[in-house]
Amino acid sequence: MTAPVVRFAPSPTGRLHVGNVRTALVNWLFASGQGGKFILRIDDTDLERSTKENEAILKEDLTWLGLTWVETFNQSDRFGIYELAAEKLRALGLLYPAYETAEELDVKRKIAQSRGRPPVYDRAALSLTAADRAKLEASGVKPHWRFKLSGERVEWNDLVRGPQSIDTSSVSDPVLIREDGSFLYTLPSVVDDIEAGITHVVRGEDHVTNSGAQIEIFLALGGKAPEMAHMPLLVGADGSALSKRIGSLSVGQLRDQGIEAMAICSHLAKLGTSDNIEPRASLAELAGEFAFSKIGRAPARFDEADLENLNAALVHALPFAEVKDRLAALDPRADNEAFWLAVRENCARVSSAKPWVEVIFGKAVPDVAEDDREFISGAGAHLPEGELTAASWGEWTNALKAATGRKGKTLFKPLRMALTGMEHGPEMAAVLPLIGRAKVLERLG
RNA sequence: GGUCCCUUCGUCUAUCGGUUAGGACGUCAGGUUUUCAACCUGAAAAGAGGGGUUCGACUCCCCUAGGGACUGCCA
Repeated sequence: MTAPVVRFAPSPTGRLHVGNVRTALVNWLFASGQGGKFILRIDDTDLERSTKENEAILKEDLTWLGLTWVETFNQSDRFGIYELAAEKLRALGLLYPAYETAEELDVKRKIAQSRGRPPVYDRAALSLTAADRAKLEASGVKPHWRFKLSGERVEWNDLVRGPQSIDTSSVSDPVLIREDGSFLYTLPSVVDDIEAGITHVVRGEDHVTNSGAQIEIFLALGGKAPEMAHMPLLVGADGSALSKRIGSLSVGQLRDQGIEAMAICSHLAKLGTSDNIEPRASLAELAGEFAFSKIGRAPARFDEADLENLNAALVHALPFAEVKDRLAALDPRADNEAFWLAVRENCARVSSAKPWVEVIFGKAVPDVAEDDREFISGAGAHLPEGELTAASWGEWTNALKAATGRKGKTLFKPLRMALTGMEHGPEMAAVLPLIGRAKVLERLG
């Protein structure tokens, strides 16, 4: 197989949410695993709703996730090229003007539905004569332009869903150009796919029906339809639809909550596939494991709680080098490998390390129960000589055990409380050297 | 309403007519750890319902129910 060329084509009309991310991720993993190319196409043909701010955030989010692209462009820069394609379709007799208003079309649809008929455009505009059109246009009515579907059954072999067919007679001729002359996404998408040499269109199954018309447009423009893969959509934890526009979780929100990029990618790459949902350290690993054949056909539930768990598991194993900068930003004293290794397994997210900085390096408030006062104040005398090491805790507690007869909880708990002011926390064996001899003695009073 | 897709433990799934229906996450229990976390071991936990076909059905067919997508001058 030649190296695939894929694209992720978001509209900058809002923030990237988990559904989008999954589509982007799958494209990226597929391309990466096959040594292919991942193109970022900004589908901003809808000038009303698209903004540069959203575009910038979108790129930031993708970059943060590691889903980098080798090429990017905006559809809004290419209207002239789409116009050429439209001309070609007109010349072929496949693009015709229609003059109904949105309201009229709406009424037509409702009537069709109430009669139990599919709400397919009746092609009334096709029977207009040149004189009719001239008259309409003279009275100031501007046409929108529809692509004339063949009415045949369009077939393709979907990489996820298997053999598919769309009966184009059951679908309305798609509007390609609005009344105001602007393009809907359909034609630009096909034009760009042809020009960029897209080999695989990988997207959500909400586009399945569109594929029928798009394949016909590919063919009409002299292109070859790419391979297609339509993935089932994600649904919420309760099984309800995770709308592509509302309510769904944005990357920004997850990021602010301390979810790691690789937690998001691991979870979304495995959810709904036959692979176990487990954290992976890199996109490369995920790419190596990716296969369309592993993707199921039923909608998968996206549960944020599962993501949190996966994130915690990932954080517990994060090497220091990967969190160094973030720890430093949390607190300069946290920029310390031994510290991270000591506390990471108590952290569900990297930022959870912060409170331990004060506990270990700062002014922890010793909390000593009345009954333990004497024991604690005498404990310092048994502290091993010299610099404290990982072995010191064991030596120290053994010495205390021998000297005081205390053992188990009554031995360890007061010490932990005195040294950290906390009942729970990381291994004392690792914490003790971090606190350091001077502070240990100080805290013991 | 129409078209298309889907339905196995709570969740993601394996099973390509014959299995004690397997794994992972989660849950619970035990172990370990001074404690929590982490870690180790173990347990509970599933074929939506109803009809067929077959010696035999989770697996094939039909119906019902439930879920999803589309049915836009959104993408």
